[in-house]
Amino acid sequence: MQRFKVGELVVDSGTPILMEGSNSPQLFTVLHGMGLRYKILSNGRRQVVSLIFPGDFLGLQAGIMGEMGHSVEATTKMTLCVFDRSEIWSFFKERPERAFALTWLAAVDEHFLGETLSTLGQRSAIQSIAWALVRVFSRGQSLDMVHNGKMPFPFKQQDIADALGLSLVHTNKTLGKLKEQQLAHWSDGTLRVSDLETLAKIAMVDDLTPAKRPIL
Amino acid sequence: MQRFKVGELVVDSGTPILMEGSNSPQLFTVLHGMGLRYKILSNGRRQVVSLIFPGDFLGLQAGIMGEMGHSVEATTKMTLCVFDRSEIWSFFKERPERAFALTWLAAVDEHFLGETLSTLGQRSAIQSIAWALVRVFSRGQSLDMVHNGKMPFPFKQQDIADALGLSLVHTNKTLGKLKEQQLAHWSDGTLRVSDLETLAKIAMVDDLTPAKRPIL
DNA sequence: CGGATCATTGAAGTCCCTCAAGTCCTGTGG
DNA sequence: CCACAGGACTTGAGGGACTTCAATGATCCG
Repeated sequence: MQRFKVGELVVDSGTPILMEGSNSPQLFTVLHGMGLRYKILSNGRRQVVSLIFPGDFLGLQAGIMGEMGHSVEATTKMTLCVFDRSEIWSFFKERPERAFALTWLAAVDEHFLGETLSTLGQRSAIQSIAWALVRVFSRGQSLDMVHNGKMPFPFKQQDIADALGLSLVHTNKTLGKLKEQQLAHWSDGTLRVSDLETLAKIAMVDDLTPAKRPIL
Repeated sequence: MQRFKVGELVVDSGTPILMEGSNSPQLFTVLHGMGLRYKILSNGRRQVVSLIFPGDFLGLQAGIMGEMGHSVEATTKMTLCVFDRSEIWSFFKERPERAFALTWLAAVDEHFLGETLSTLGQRSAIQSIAWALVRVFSRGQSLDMVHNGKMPFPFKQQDIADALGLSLVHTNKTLGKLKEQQLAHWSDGTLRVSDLETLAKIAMVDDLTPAKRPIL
């Protein structure tokens, strides 16, 4: 991969990285930090498409289709590994195993988007929030970010509300219920899950084994 | 592509084609007919992930990740072009331009899933249904299925309800409103859109040009 | 200390859901 | 030929999950 690597980029929290509709000349993989993918509708409402963790690949749509379908923003300080979009094609020609890994990543993303879709369409508010926390915590575990049952979770309640299609108020009250029941505490940027089993049951998640992801 | 083609498959309406969690040895592209991608949650509710039109590729997740994230079912009689899953790898090694097209398809799917997510999360019922009809009609136009403002649309109201996370009853009443306003009529398996502009405005869709899709 | 941002809580309203019938159509069997 | 059953669509009524509006704390920072 070193051959295609252009350099590293460090951005502050709040920095826009990719814009919906743009054709970025650069693609990224996340080395450190967290972020958000989101879309803004013409009525001003925001849909958070996914949370971004280390290891995620950013800009596939621009790289392949020539146009991003969503925007990407840094939630914390992030460091990114930068690639040149124009190299993508030589990628496919000369490094088929890497091209395959790229497609794998796309397939994994698609898989999770399907899960998210099911959440927005079919789960109640408490089920949705439980699902989101289970998802985040599982991902955190596989990234070794969990220590003593806690992991960093630097998002705002508004972010989760926008991710789940709920209002901020209702998101807050529903988080309160999970806290009351001693299932999950989230405050000051850290998430503590006390009873992952029960949380997963509420969330209607049956498979807690994290999905395999290729490394670029 | 002929080299990789195993054969053609014709299935009746209602036939399951791929099952969630399975690792199908076969992949398909749709030559004729329509179908559904869907997931079933443990509480029995169904989320329709997308409608399937001719030209769609089925089984990418099984081909790449080894496991389908959703099921696929035929809504009409369908004829499918069948490929061997084990050929995917040689695909990447020997036909990089085809591998690229495959990844392109994955990226397009991901793009549309993001749109769908925004619909479930941020649009009201009438906006959602208008959005779905605009999407279907646009796709129909680019596939030359539209004649005299009409196109075949062989789904049930329950399918659309499950796709948008709405109840059947409310879906029915909302479709009624669009009919009242002379914007779209859907009955007996055919969809007639009288005023695509206005429908798109309700749906908050600003770009009516259909997305480019590669052909496999 | 004033301003900004985020979290929290109360109250009122509404969009959408569930429950429940009823219609229309098609196919099937007596 | 008619009775009946099943499936999809339609319509009405009532209730509830979630939204919006509004106000208050809490924390941080120039």
